[in-house]
Amino acid sequence: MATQWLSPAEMAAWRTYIETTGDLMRAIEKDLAPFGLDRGDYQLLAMLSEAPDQRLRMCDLADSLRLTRSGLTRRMEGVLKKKLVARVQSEDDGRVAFAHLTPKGFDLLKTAAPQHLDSVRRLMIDLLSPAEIKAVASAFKKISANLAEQQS
Amino acid sequence: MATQWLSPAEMAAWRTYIETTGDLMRAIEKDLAPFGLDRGDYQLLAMLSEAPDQRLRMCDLADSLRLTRSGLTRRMEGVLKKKLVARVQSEDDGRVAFAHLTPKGFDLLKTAAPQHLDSVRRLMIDLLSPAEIKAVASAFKKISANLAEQQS
DNA sequence: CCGATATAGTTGCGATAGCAATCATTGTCT
DNA sequence: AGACAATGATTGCTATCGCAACTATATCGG
Repeated sequence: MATQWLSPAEMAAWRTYIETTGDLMRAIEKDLAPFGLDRGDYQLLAMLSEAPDQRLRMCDLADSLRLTRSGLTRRMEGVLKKKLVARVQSEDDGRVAFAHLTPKGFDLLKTAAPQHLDSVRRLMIDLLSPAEIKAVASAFKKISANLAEQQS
Repeated sequence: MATQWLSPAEMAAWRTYIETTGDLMRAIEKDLAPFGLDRGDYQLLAMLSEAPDQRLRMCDLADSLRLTRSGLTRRMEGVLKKKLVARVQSEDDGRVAFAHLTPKGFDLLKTAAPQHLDSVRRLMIDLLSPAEIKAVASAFKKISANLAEQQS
């Protein structure tokens, strides 16, 4: 098997990337904990806050959060219990349920978001040069585009 | 609250990075599945294969895999059952157990590694320019160094 | 209009992994 | 030497999430 090995530079990029990502996620999650949110909850709220009418169909929300339908059903249990999100049945289509951001959820997000963005700055963005930021963005955009095309 | 917002370029880097990383990990995991391994198993075997005598103390292995001790105990159950790794009690220190790569584990790793590296190439490395690779490596090295220093 | 199919969502089950508690062993301090 | 702390590893419990199976609604072809 004539496999291409990875050069030292390539290996360094790969290893540092995967090893650091887990640590970074954990650190960011820790900063969100004081608000009673984990990363999944935050992303769910953020996604809804940007949607028209601050609501999304369950399946669209699942896709954008990279969750399966069942995964989202379970994650919703938490934010529903905390009254951050409400479940609204569609009148047009009996199968469809919407997740709708409540005022309470919106307020919490408004409180948490600046802190969260500050974490992102402090732990990542502010450490990087503009060139590095641009390179990271373009690199992952390429990776993402490739993945999207693969599975079609 | 005079929070620094993220510029569009910064936001793009952050969003693309977190959104893509999950997809990329899933894709790589899928390529590993034919060998009966998941990403955690592979990393465990890879870590052992690089260790002197192909063995490591449980706690050192846990640290390098970014697992808690209990997490590693559970993960070991799988590879122990498959006889890819053996548990060896230390004679010097009664508290210590070593995880030791078996010949069978080493063989499997030798088979899986080229495929895995090929996945990494195909899904990430080969899509990037040398400059992007260098930037990704240096960016995550900075992030990692910062995290390490924070928690001390 | 009706059967077949597709779509939306939930539920049972299993796997992973963290936290806190626990136990055993080793090291330290007096 | 003996009490106490530190270290290494495991276990009970809990939470998350994917897969497959299931229910309910909608849509399409005849």
